[in-house]
Amino acid sequence: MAIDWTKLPSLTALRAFEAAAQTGSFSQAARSFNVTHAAVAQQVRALEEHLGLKLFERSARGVQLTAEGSELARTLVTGFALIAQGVEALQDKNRNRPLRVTTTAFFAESVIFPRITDFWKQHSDIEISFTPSDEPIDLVAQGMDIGIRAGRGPWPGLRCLDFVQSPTRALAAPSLVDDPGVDWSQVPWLIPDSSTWEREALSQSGIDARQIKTVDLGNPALEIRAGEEGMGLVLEAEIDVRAQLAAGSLKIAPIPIAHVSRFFIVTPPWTPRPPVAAFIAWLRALAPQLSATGD
Amino acid sequence: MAIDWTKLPSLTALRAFEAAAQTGSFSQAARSFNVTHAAVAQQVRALEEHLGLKLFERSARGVQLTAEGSELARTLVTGFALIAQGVEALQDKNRNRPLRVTTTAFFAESVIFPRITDFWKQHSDIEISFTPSDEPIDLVAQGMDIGIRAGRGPWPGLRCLDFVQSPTRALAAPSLVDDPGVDWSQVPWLIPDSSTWEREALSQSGIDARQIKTVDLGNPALEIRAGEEGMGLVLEAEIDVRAQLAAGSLKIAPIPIAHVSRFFIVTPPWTPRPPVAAFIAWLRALAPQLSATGD
DNA sequence: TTTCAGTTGAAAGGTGAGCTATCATCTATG
DNA sequence: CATAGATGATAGCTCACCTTTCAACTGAAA
Repeated sequence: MAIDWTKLPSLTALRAFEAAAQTGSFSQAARSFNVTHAAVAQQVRALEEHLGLKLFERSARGVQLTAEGSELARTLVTGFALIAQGVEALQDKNRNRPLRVTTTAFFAESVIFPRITDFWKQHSDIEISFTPSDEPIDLVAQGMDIGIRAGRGPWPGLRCLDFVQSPTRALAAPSLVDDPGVDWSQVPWLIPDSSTWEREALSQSGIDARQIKTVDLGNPALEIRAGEEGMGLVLEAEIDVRAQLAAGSLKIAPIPIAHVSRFFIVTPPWTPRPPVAAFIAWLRALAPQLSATGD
Repeated sequence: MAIDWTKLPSLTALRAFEAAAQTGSFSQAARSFNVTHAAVAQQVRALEEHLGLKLFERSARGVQLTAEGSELARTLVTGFALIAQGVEALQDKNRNRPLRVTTTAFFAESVIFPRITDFWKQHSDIEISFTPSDEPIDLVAQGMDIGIRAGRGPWPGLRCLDFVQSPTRALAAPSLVDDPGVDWSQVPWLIPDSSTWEREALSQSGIDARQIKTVDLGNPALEIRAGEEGMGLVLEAEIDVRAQLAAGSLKIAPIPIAHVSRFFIVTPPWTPRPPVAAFIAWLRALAPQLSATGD
């Protein structure tokens, strides 16, 4: 029951006709599409030829529908109006939708939340919802506007901007770090079994991943808690544990890590709507400030 | 309250999306427009970018609408269906409409009607309505499919085909023609005051239009009747008065006329629908036969 | 009456939206 | 495990659609 478009005239022609019918003038119709009168006249002529019917009476003062013309116009007007209305409704809904941002929980807590009031000073009307996620969720499928991701970009099908960099650190509880007798090679690393970047960072730093003990706690929040309790070594971007460093609950262990965590602002492939663009601009303006205190 | 098309996505993209939504497959949608799957995929992607929304979940087995996608699809389906339906209704009406032919009354009587049964032998399903008209009426405005016109073509805005030619004759009642004592310069010409081609034909034949008497009877049928009654000279294409010549009610007067009446098949500028084309073909096949007996 | 502003028509030429062609990838299915 | 049929990506072509330009017509204003 699908429509057989091969036998129907071009939609451009139908739209031109509809506009001309409603305005009663080719010139005025042309203005509503930002084209010339000649373009509309050609489309209407083509439509008349396709149908084998005269749709307008022409005169020097404008055009007037024939009987057949007004019959056609009546259905086209409602059809196009329906379409336009449907699209506009979706656009409005989309425009007024709150900004949806996804980051790791730590990044949100230690970087975004302390500064978010500054953003709202500039854009009090923009509603933002944060979705913490450690997994690299599919932004587009989840209807997210912005993701902040650590790792190596770019990701396929997503637009990807450099955000900030932060040195990766090996961290542990002060009780361990302040103990000069610790044999670090015996301290377990609290890193996931499956994740790759942690092991790469270690091997880049001259640590053989096969020779170390690891404990997989399943999520970064637990890893940090466990690290604070002295269970082992935590591998994190400094920027993510700044709160713990400040509080003294974690200290940088004397194990140099030759790796830098790069954070990216990731967006869907299309041009961001204005609130999204505003938030991205604000984030990027933040970057130098973050990096300055970061090293 | 006209629609602002500048903010709406391209209709091509909307149509592609609608078809994909209904079929659940880019490839199948593509087939319904005779395009490739890539064309549809591009249009849908462009639409998604325009709206900043994901409309389909893609998989290797086809596509599935997202929530937003199905919302959009619902209004598009009805909108496009309305449009298609409106156009198709008009096309059907137009297709089944009887053939409308306009000729002079004489031409219809002496040329068409005697042979029309032959046409219906070939096309029994084509209904024809004849509108006799001596005035060069506007074919298109009157919704005519075919006109047969004498005079000089082409006419602006109309398609024009040569049909037949017939010598123009000066004719009078036998009582006059057979009377050797008639002074033809004193016999009035039964021609309209306003028409131009009759006077041109006369002056082409060496007859000064200002030196003759004329009587304007208002229409050709009356002119011929009056001619048969001996009221004066009639100027007609031979093909138009063949019936009178055969019956002996009019005879060719001994006044040579250096003019040939040319008949044209005139149609609206667009491609004729099948019944129209059939009738034109039949008419043109008739032409040699008419010319053969004509001179 | 003349001018002017605004309409439509016609035709030549330019250009970008939309298409094809092609290759790669993925997944059900036999 | 190979095949059929789906989607994605992209380079490049082409024609549908547009602009440009000129001419004719009309009604209102000067």
